[in-house]
Amino acid sequence: MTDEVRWLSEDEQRSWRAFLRGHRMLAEALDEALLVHGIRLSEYEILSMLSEAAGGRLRMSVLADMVVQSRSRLTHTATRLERLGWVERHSCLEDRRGVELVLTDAGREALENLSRVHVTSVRESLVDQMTPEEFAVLGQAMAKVVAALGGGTER
Amino acid sequence: MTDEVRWLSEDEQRSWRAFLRGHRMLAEALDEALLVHGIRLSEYEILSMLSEAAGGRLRMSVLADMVVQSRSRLTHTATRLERLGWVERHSCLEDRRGVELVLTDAGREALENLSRVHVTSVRESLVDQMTPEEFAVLGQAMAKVVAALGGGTER
DNA sequence: GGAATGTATTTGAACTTTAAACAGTTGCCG
DNA sequence: CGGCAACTGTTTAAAGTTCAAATACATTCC
Repeated sequence: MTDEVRWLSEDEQRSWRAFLRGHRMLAEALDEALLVHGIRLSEYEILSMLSEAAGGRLRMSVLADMVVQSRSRLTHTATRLERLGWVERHSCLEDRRGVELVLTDAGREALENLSRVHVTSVRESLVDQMTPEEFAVLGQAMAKVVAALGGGTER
Repeated sequence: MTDEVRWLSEDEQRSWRAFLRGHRMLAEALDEALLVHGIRLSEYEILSMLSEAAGGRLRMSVLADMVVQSRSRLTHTATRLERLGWVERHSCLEDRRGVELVLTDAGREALENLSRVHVTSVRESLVDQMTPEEFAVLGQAMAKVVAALGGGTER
């Protein structure tokens, strides 16, 4: 009753480790690039999602799902961004339980600069380190992971 | 002086997002699987590296580099693992600044079970979601990232 | 209509991570 | 030797994250 485990082959192990290690280093690099400008990747993502949403606004829970953060975490982070003046909370009129987070003009302006910094580091650290084909495969493979782990709006 | 940014193409953007999102979800899934057993991935990695090292022991700074964690973080985490009785600190005789972290018998035993749990979830959530070819490309691509970001012992 | 149940967000305490400062050690160079 | 720069690991305090409970509104079903 104790066995049945399918261990990883040598190659699989090597790939898995590279993935883990690579992601950690990448996350570090991306955070560092943004941190100079007073923000970190997880916060940047929030602003970025808001900027692409209609009206620059999204409901807390929808946003939480998009960036794969717990609702509680988003609450705290939103408070921080609010203090920076980049975001505002508006309670929904339709569903009065809900709260919408809205990107302010200042937030949009900040984002414009941040996105330059961010894209540049994503390129340098990730995209430009591999062939376009490799990057495409990587994206396609990870999309499968997303789908498998409940890519929808579940949590 | 403000332009010069090479934005991501539609496809690149899609891949990048899948990567981010996929990794987050994966990390969540892996943590969850281990958390049932009272530990998280970042701690598991430490035990795992120790178990593979000669004598089940490694110096703090070497280990910190291997798992891509700050020294400070490792210090705290090691204290936690020490309290669980899975690890012990021994100061090096050669270099008296140094400290070696040693896997205890209890730690090795715990690891045996944990590794089953872990491998199973890595397979389910990642490896088995894609073709072997895709996984190989992913590993190879991420290895390049590691190399680019200073795969050595730098930090 | 109102009790029971469900959903959305917040709160606050416990815990983890980060950043900066510290204390001991080593090693080199004059 | 003497001192200074560089290194290792720990400490501390602040910042961020998690977890569980609280709050507030919505919905359902008698």
